[in-house]
Amino acid sequence: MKDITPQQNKVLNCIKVYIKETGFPPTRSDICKEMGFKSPNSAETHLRALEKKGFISIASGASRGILVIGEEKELHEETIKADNYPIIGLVAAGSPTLASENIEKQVPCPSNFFGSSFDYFLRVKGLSMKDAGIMEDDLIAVQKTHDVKNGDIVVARIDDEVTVKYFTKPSNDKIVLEPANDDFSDIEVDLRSEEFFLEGKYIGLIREN
Amino acid sequence: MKDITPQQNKVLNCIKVYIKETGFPPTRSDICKEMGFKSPNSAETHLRALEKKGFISIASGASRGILVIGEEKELHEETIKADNYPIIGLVAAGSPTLASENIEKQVPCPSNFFGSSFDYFLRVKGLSMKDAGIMEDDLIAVQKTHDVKNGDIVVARIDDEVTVKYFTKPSNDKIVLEPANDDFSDIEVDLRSEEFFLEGKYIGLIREN
DNA sequence: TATTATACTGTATATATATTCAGTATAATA
DNA sequence: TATTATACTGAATATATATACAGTATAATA
Repeated sequence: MKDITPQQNKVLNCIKVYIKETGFPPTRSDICKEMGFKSPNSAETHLRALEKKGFISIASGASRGILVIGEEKELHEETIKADNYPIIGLVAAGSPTLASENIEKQVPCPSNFFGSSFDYFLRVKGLSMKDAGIMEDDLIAVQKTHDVKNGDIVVARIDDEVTVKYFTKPSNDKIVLEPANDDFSDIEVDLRSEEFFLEGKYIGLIREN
Repeated sequence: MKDITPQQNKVLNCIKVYIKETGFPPTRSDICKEMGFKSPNSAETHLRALEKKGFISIASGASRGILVIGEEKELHEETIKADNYPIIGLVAAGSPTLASENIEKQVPCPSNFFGSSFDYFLRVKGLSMKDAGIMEDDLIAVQKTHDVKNGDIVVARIDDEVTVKYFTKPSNDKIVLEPANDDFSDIEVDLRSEEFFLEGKYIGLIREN
């Protein structure tokens, strides 16, 4: 790719802007309007120069047949698809997990960042999962699901309290939530008498500092 | 946005494909070729229907003046700028950290993901920083810098061995690297006699499962 | 010094393209 | 039942557009 002249760069930029604004490439005439040229041939010669230098390709005969080459890929940067995921902060007792009052902020993150898909980040309170490497203020990626296996780390709600623990279901009407910290004790839930809601499954973790 | 008919959907899709492949929208005639129509008016009526239903807008008079509305932005999805960061896996003795032999793979990640900028991910070996919540196989984001303070977690190289530890510099010619695990001992480096290289500073952490 | 690249104006034209008009036919809706 | 939407063919046309040709001028290169 040879050197571009300042004027050619202006034309190239004007093409990019035109495409961004309208969704399709400009005609020679459009370029003249944007650049202030009075002859369509001014645009034509610039286009041919840009084609020769490899910045664009021109589809012969086609109107607006300008294709900008290597668009956007400066160095190693690229654009990727990302979703905005909410960070659930302090989970107030009684309020639904994803209610807007609980959303600390939204962060963009590639949706396949942790292999499995996930639905939100939960900011961890306390050190009950310390030995699993989950520390206070960590963000854990949570997938909303009820499909959990023994040994999975889950986000569960018991009596309006949200907690992160290892999951085991030793019998049909009993669930045990085990912490990863000797200072805490197991939580045993009797499904016949206690309210239990499985918010989701731990998928991955981010620590910001 | 009203319901789209199967045939209109085909036409819309054919427009999207055409744009993706050529970089500019199709003419009525192009659509006919793609769809097998024998009259340009077949394309025209479909375009007008799609416009009426809000799927596209048509620039009057302009050739190829088709703009696909709401392209790609399903729900809350957006495209963001991201860099590809290398994951440094097994760091072979004697080889420079960022040599290609050590790069496990490249992963896209927003460059401001951890607040501070960083340069690569290092896959953690061993459990010497367990109590700091850094577990085996975690990815730590590392910023290449020599500007570290006492108490920072750093990536250092001593005699061709790479290690992650708490950093303290009690005197001018002495550095102490402290693990976060009682099973490991402090590493004391005498700068007068031992080789010490500071690879960088711990910025953040990602755990993939 | 001749040549080539850059940077334009101005005119001309073949053709690429949007767009209208005239039909045919089917299915859904009022 | 009349109307509207869908789904086409076929022909006609104004104009949008690419593109060639004829010039002018300056700066860089061989």
